[in-house]
Amino acid sequence: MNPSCNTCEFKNSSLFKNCSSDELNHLNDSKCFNVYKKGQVIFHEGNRPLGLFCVYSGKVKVSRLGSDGKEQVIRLVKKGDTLGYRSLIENSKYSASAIALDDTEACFISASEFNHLIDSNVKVASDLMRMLAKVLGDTQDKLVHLAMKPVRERLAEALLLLKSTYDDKKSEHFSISISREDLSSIVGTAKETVIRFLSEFKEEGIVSTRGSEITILRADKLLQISSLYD
Amino acid sequence: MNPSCNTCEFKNSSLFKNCSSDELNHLNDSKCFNVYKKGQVIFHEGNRPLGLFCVYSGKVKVSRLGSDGKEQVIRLVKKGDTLGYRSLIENSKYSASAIALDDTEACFISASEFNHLIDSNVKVASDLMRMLAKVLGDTQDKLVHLAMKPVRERLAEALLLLKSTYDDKKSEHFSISISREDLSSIVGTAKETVIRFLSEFKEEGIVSTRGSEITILRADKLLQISSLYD
DNA sequence: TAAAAGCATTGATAAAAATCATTTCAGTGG
DNA sequence: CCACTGAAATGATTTTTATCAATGCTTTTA
Repeated sequence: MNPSCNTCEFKNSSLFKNCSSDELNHLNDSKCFNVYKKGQVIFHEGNRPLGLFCVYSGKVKVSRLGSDGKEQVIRLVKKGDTLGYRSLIENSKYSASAIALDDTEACFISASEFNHLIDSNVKVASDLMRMLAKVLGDTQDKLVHLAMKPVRERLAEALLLLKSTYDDKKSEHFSISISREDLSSIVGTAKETVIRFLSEFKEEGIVSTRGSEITILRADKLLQISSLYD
Repeated sequence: MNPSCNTCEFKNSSLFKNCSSDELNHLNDSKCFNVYKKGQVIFHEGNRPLGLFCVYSGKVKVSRLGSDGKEQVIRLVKKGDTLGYRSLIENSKYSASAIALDDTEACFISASEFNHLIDSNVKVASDLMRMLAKVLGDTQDKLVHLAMKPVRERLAEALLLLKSTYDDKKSEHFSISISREDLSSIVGTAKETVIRFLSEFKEEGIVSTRGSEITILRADKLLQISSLYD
């Protein structure tokens, strides 16, 4: 394993797409390849960031835990995505935790290496800025929808988010194995409430389930339900 | 009026605090001073941004309107703050509207001027990046609280936010004139629900009201209610 | 493969918040 | 100063969602 930055699958799509070959080599020498089992914590709320992660494979949730034990998922991360940059930029402790939703591989890049890179390559810095702006926009969307939409619509939206994030178009229908607990933390509601609306969707032939696996049969209907067009 | 950038009250605290005297002069020559009446729209959701705003006086809400007419406030902006940079960086349409909560003055800086500045002054660019990271963190906080806290706690938090944002410590107790509609759009709930909890707070001696003016008598109690310590 | 553990599902009930209707109050203009 | 208007406040009710409790799959493992 231990992929090289210069031949990495995400060389032309990651945050580092505008790095020179030299810069990539340097990155490659200093990076540290890590493997995480499903459920494993990649970084933990309250800790100091030592660098950032570049996800190579798998799925990650970034979430925060309330005092009452409830969890809220802030962001879903897929392969090719960068993880943990916000606290690094702000130079603050992690305000959320990153937990592998599946077996995950990620390269760790130290803070000093990263800071050096954004200081020396303006393009990387401005790509990073655009990424921040985009994630901020996404988060604002989430906030507004959470405040305005009922659970049914938010669930439809969450299923579409899972699909758009993790579908690699290998089969006709998108399937994902996700616990109802995790799904409810994405939607921002109780586990049972998610299950109930999921049952409705099943009756309407929009999704099917087998254990914790959910298959989306009618993405078009979900789009309609989510009112994402407005 | 028409304040000069070189003598501006916010010269050392704004996004432009690391500009040279020359850069400030240039900014000053190209900027455009604008006055907005209370309730006036500064920019509108869906429009293309032509530049950004640097608020000189007043109060501004950044909010989004749902299809059903409900509004959600995303951010509160005070004098010295920058406004409308996210869409500019992303080069996308405004995803929210900015509306004056009070009579407001703001300087408009054109996109080309701004882009030139962040290209030529690395410090401004990195300040901007840190600002983005901070606002992203704040928005994530909002999201998590909206998902996890009941209205009573969120109202307490919103009142504290108003105080921390707009209190210039000119009197013993902080007062603000805000419609219940606006307040409910900050909290993310219905107008009547806000009024009910506000009445509770009044009975408990935490706030007092006169018309639309709310006076915070016991910020300590609000902090306790909001559970912001955890 | 059987037992156990963990998770999904369903049901009943309670709590929280939204909505609708009405009354009261504060600011405005004649 | 008084009527008028719009917003605040309160009340009654409905809707939505959370919580608690019980049952049934499925997956793990002994």
